[in-house]
Amino acid sequence: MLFSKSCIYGLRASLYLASNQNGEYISIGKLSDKLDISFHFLTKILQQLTANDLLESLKGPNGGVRLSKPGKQITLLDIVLAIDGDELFQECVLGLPGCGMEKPCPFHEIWLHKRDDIKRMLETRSLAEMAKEGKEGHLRITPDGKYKWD
Amino acid sequence: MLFSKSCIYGLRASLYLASNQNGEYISIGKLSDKLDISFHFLTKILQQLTANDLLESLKGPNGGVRLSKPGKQITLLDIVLAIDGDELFQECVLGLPGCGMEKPCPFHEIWLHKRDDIKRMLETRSLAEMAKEGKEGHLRITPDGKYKWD
DNA sequence: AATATTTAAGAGTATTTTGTCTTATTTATA
DNA sequence: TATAAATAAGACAAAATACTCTTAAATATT
Ligand code: SF4
Ligand code: SF4
Repeated sequence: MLFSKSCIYGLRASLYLASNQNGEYISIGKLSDKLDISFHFLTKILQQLTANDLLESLKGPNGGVRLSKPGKQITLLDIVLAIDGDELFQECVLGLPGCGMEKPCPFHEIWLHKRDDIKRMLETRSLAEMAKEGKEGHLRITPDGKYKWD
Repeated sequence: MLFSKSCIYGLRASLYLASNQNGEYISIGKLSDKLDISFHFLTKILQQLTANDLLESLKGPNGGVRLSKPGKQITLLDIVLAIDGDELFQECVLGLPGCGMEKPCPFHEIWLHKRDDIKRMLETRSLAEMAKEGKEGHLRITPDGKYKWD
């Protein structure tokens, strides 16, 4: 699996937030309900995003979470790094410790640009862009495809 | 992580076998020793490869495992599929069930060719080829780089 | 035939990841 | 100020992955 479950949930929730972006906070209860993700588990994940200044949260009535900046300024890579870290882009394929150019494994040559490709792909796509495409293309971010980008 | 630990171990062991390819069996004890992988764990993994007809095994003195066909005819993808299955190439990025073209998620468009790229990369590289490059380039397949392709 | 060497198989343990539950803490609103 | 609604935090539980150990089966060599 490319991304951890946590990361996937984080991405889906972020896309939701980006698509409903108009300043107000959205409760995690609503998010977990719409996206079919366990409430408490999602809470933890979003806390990581909040800790990384990608989200803002507010307690109390009408509280919830929202993007900390315009969705255009948050990339998919931001989310991935906040949750899964950069190991996918550092440790890479054979998982040998202390990897890099100095002491490469046989995969290095062929894997390196694929890896960087993926990184660039995540880096050049903003949440806003992805959400827009999702909305316009009626693409799904829930298992059952129930969520319709309201 | 792209590949499971099991898969990584399987790949490293396969590369070793391909590089020492001259018909005789190599004991798993030697493999586990050279590659710094737990003997019993490696045994299980290689059993999967044997079950998939990628390796042949022989019990008893001078027994061990060897490639079941010339290293040129076994691809990296063969090893990966035998151990990790095709979920990486089927379920893909957001892990939504029943994925594919019919009900795509927002990642589909951007991820699909990267995914296929990776698959093709694994499909077009044989163990023989990788081992040759590893040998000639003095690349490492052990954590400490101790193994020197003898 | 006996023995030693090796893989096969399967039970068992440890660690990591994933998910749940309970108890604070904060804040808007009446 | 009291209450209700929400996140924060952390303990706990379950499941998946990674790893270990023991016993059985096969085979080459003596
Ligand atoms: S040598 Fe390169 S390709 Fe191989 S594991 Fe290290 S960083 Fe990845
Ligand atoms: S819709 Fe496409 S990209 Fe998204 S999870 Fe399914 S197969 Fe992968």
